[in-house]
Amino acid sequence: MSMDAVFRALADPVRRQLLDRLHARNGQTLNELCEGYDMTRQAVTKHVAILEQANLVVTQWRGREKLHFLNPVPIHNIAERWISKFERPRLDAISELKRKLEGKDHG
Amino acid sequence: MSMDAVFRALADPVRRQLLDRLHARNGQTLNELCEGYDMTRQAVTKHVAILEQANLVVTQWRGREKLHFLNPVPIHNIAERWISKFERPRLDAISELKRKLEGKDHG
DNA sequence: ATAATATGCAACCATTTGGTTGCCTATTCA
DNA sequence: TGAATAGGCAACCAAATGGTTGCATATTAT
Repeated sequence: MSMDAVFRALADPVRRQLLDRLHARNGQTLNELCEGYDMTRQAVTKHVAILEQANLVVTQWRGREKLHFLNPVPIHNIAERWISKFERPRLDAISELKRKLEGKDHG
Repeated sequence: MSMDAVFRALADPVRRQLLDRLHARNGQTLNELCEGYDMTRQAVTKHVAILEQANLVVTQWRGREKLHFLNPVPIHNIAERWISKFERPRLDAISELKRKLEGKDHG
């Protein structure tokens, strides 16, 4: 479960939107996921593959259809293991800048 | 404040580590940020520029030195506006899969 | 004044990325 | 059985990315 694969997967707006759409309605087929994009099915397949590699999407075959399911666990992981660290900053950037400027002015 | 710029900035491990290092010690110079990388200063400059464009890093000149400060606000924003949506999933992916499989098995 | 330091800027390069087209396979429908 | 549907796979392509080298500029130290 590489955090790097997850961040890279989330870097593209199309892929984030695919996750949005699965969040809105889980278990969609590839063709359903293709709807509304000005892009070939093959291009969407590539995006989905990157999401699968990051374990953000899990698939299940039903006959000739491939169903796609959102897996929110990797998102939860990066939120917990990386993003949360910056949620309570040790020092606010603006006040830090002020401190530095004051140090320059008055020091 | 484009969410896309932030996600793209976070996609690279070097840039995430730069944020880590600023989180550990704020206000470092470019040369300090270069330490420990097998990469030219100019390459690090490019990474920093991408972080600046995403407003994740704010800079301040002190003489010939450029000081870098972490700005956690964009991280907070994507956490709040995008990531949090997936933190309480409507349906757990595994149970969803089970439901689908049961539907298939039991008719 | 001169040298060293800290950084910027531009051109260039290889690899990755995001897309395409073309064709093949498997399942379902008539 | 044959056609339509859902999808996979590979080759190819342009643009973006992540890096380099070379040189210029401004500040600081001797």
